[in-house]
Order: sequence, then structure tokens, then C-alpha cells
Amino acid sequence: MVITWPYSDSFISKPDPKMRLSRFFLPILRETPKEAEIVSHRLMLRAGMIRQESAGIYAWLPLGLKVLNKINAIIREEQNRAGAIELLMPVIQSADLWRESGRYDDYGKEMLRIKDRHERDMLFGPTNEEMITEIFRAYVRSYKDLPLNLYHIQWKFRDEVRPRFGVMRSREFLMKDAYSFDLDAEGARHSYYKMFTAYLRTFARMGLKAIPMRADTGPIGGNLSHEFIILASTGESEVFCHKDFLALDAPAENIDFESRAAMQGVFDTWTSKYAATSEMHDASAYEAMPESDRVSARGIEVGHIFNFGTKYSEPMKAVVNGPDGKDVTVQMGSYGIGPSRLVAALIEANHDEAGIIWPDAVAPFIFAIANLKVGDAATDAACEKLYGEFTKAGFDVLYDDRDDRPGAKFATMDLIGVPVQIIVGPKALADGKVEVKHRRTGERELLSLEEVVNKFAAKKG
RNA sequence: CGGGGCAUAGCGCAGUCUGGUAGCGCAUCUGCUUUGGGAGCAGAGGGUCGCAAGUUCGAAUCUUGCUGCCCCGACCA
Repeated sequence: MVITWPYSDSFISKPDPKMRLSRFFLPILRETPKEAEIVSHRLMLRAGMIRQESAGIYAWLPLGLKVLNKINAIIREEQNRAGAIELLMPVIQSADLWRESGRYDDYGKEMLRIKDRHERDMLFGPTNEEMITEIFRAYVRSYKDLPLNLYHIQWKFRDEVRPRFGVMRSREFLMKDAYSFDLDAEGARHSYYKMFTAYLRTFARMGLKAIPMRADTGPIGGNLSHEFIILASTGESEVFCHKDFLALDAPAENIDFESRAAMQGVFDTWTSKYAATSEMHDASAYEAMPESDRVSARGIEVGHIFNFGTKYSEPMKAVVNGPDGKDVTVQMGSYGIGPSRLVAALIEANHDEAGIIWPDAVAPFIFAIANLKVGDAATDAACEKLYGEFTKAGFDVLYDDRDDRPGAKFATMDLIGVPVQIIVGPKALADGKVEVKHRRTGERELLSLEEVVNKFAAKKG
């Protein structure tokens, strides 16, 4: 019997690599809306990535969504690699669940509380420790099912007093939150180190240098916690660290997440020297380092991990049978990354006067083809040829087929940050060449169509 | 939550003080020209001036109330 794959290739290929700008929805703005203060907010609005619908609440337009999805894809790969398992919990939660942990009263006005038609107290989830603990305790009975790490990527709502900086500090935001369950403290540390390692890899893959810094646990609770901070001049908080962290490479793809020694090694390497946010800053320890080793900079928090023991499992009775048949309250940790904030953070770290400079890994389109003279038989044909080849190779490629002037096309490609811009104009094409411009370096090269295809489009196959 | 400010076309703004036909730039649409760094000319469309009361012959403009949004500070993925 032959079982045929029930989906067409085009259906499963996500995201859609084919895009003609004349047909795409890319509402770019020439002028900056006055409310946007920081560069990422300005550029996201100008590049048509987001639209504000309310204070701190944004609609994600197609270009913004493409970036968000790429970030999510990287996060998923690294979470899965580290052994976490994806599920999806609802955004609306019951107040009763939060009364069990005691956080219904503790969380304050930051939690958006709502009533359903039966006058039941509900809430829009600001985080999911309670819910995941409820799910865990409903099914897991044995220590043999541990360790377990479950995560989801879901919208959160925190009714910030003052939302600002676009999606950097919004009320509704996307969060990847993972929750680990272990039999004992030692296992919980291993789980913590696994996520620690996964986070280093996740941010590195996006071209970000994220430095783990000892952090306050805040309302989540616990005793072991790190914030992952990326350095950006427009960052919200001041951070201090040893300069060696800037040169450290993230753990390799083939690192063994199950090896406690390997995980401990990663953790030790990345925590061996001084690194702290201003809240946790110890000026005397910092100044004990030679001045040439000190780095003081602005930082953006893009991830935060916690080991909080039995803070939730105890009151919510998440217990398993141990090897000796006795109940053991499980050890938990939670691990958060804000993909929506990451979009803004990536822009803060990657831009110039002309616009965004996407790292390849998260670029909404890696390639753009600019037809400088739409309607010209030669440029039209060359563009269609390239567009077809890149599409066939499975790349995200944007074809600017608008009947517009070259300057407008250059400005658009630079604004939306396309890493590799293939410029097809009548002059170079008369010699059979097109120009390839690299957004980040500004480097340009003249190549024939075949060379372009061989150099770029043939790679992925 | 304290302090400050804003609300007029899709975006950026003028007009408000001193009440009297709602304007400018960009964007959009049409036509012609133009085509390697956000083109030029000509024409066109688009606004219950945030909402509601009040004062007045007459309110974008004055008064009161409300709503929304932004900025600064304290708090946060």
C-alpha cells in the first residue's frame, strides 16, 4: 500500500517565498509618526510592520509578522533541541487557578481581570505557571516521567501603567514560556542549565550577543535567575559586565544537552565573570576588575529564566511518586523569551540612518530584486528569471515590480532592511550584469544572472 | 500612580490667542514627460476639526464635562 503525502509542497512551505511588491501589503511611511520615540518603534512604523490599535496594543502587519514568525521558528528549534516540548495554553484563564497559588491577589492591577457572562472571574494571562502546574498535576504521577519541560508561544497581557517604545514595552506581547519539572534540586539545575544553553544559542542564531546576568526574581519567585541582556545604545537599562563576554561564542549545535557536565560547563563559562544589571549591580566587585576589562553599556532584556523550586508545586500540589513510593513535590523553573520585544531589540541592534539591517536569520526577505525599469523587456525578463530561480530554491524573495523610480526602490529596500539587494537596471544589464548590494556592508558587486543564481539561489536547493 | 502635553484629510502640521466659506506639505487617483538614491508639470478626490453639552445670529476657535493618545518619573517579559 502506498501512502501519499496529503499536502502539496507549496502548502507546507512556510513562509511563502513568493512576493511581488506590487501585490504585497507593505504600507511604508515616509514620515515618522510623532509618537515614536525610539528608533525601533519609528522604523517598525515606517516599514509597515506594526500598527498601534490602542495604548500598548499592536496589530502585526505582514512584514512584521514574517519577522516574528522567523524568530519563533528559531526559538522553537532551539527549545526542541534542548528537549522542551511544545503545547499551547489559552490566553484566557480562570481566576480560581490563580487563587490556588495566591497570586490572584498578589498580582495587582497589572493583571487584566474580566468577567464572563456567568459573572465568573476570568483573566487574560500575564504568564502561565499556574496553568502549566495544573496540567502537570492532572497527568503526571511518576518520577519516571521526569524531567519534563513544556513550552508554548502565546500572547500575554500585562496592563502596564505606562506602555511605551512600541512593542518593546507593550501591554499585549508574545512570549515563549517554558516550564520545567524535576524530581530534585539537582535535576532542576540541569533543566535550568539546558534552557540557559538554549537561550545562548537562540540569541546567537539571531545575530545577537546576549549576556546572561544575575537577576532579581521579582513576582515569579525563586532564588536562581538570569536575565539575558543584549547591548544596544538605546537599551532601557544600564548594565555592567566583563569585556570577555563580548568575545564568547555560544555553545555549538551538537552540544549534549543531556550531559550534566557539558551543561554545567556552559553555565560556568558564562557566569564566571562579572555581569549585572543596574538593579543587581555591585559597584565594588565591578571596580575590582581592571578598568580595561570593564564594560558599561545600555542593555535590553530579551530573556529571563527562573528556578523557583516548589513555589507553585507546593501550594498547587504537583507531586509525583518517587522511586521509594513516596510523594515528592516537584521542582520547577520557568523560562521566558519575548519574541515581539525581540523584533524591536533586533532593530535597536541593527539599523542605520536609512533603516533596518536585518540579520539573515530573521530577515522577512533575504533577497530583494529591484527592477529599475519596469516595462523594459530586458529588465523585466531578467527579474522574472531571477525571481523564478530564487523562488524555486525556496528563498524568501521580494520582487519590487512597482512602476516607480529607482530612488524609491533603493529607499524601500534599505528601510525594510533586505540583506541582499539585487538591482536590475538597463545599464548594467546591457553588459549582461546585475548589481548585488549587501545592506550591512554597503558592498556592491556586478555579477551575471548565472553568477547570481549560482552564488545565492543554488545554495538552498 | 504622580507631573506635563496633545487631539484639524492616510502621515506631518498651520489655523484657535482676537468666533464669520477648513488650509499647506507629503501620500493617493488621472494624464503627459521622466527612469541608478524617495522625479517634474497639469488636474482631481479625500475632513460630522476626538465626543457631548453650553454660550452665541454664527464655534475648529470661547466654557464645562468626558474619552483617547503621547511624553517625564516610580514599576515591569
